[in-house]
Amino acid sequence: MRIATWNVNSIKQRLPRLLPWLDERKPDVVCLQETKLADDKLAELLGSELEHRGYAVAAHGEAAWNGVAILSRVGLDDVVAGLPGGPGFPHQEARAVAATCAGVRVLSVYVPNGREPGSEHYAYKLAWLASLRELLARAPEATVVCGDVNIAPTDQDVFDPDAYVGQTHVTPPERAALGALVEAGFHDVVRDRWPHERVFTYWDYRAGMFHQDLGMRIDLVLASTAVADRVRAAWVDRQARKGKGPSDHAPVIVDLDEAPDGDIGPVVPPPSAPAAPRGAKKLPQAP
DNA sequence: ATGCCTGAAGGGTTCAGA
Repeated sequence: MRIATWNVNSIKQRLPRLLPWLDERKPDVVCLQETKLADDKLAELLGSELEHRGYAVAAHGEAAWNGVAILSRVGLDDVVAGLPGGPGFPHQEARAVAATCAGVRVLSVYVPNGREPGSEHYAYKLAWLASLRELLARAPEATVVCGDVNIAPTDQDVFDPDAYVGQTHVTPPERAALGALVEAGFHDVVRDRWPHERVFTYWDYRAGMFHQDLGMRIDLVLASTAVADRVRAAWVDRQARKGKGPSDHAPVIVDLDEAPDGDIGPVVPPPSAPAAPRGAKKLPQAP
């Protein structure tokens, strides 16, 4: 199963890139962020385009800002829009949607930006992450959180850490809030696969930042152990950031092995197989 | 010039993004 996540920065503007990308990469499940479109308008805009490609849609959007969605061609059940009981600003924004796809609980999230450390927007960001943490504590064993977390997990995930001192996305409280998700048993599968590589998912539109590869890694796939153990490939689709009319974010693509079949009993590794650290079991796979 | 692009709303400019 191929799962992808992409902050498209307006699904309306990105349609000429999104549809060919679906046809080329053929993801089974796609988590979208910053759709910037109300649900009825989204259905009107691309409902038939998705339907004829076999995708069901769980959209949770609003006009102008935010907006998330899950596209799936492997089932889309138990859809929940928003973070139940989560914080608002002051009203709840369209920043999360969840669905079960082929036995995996999938969340598409767009974490608040935070704007300025110490601001009310920043407090909202931290509260939102705490609410997500609470939700994940009750999540099914096979769960994956995909999306724009608006946090660079470490200085390795920023082109120049000095350029971001004192700014959002890198502050200790934000990183601690993200770390709490990891402590809850969720694995950053791209970093696990590429532990020492320069990997970014976002590049500012301005000043040729993408051309110079001056970016940040803020779009993550966080997989529960049951899902992380199935990861066969995890990479950033930089091609989608190139050319005419791109989003400022690139998609992240993760391929999973089939789920273990409970009917054939527990899967036991051969006695000769040493226990390898996660991410070291296979060679990295480039697109 | 921490607003060098881009998008949206609403109006002929402003706000937001990270």
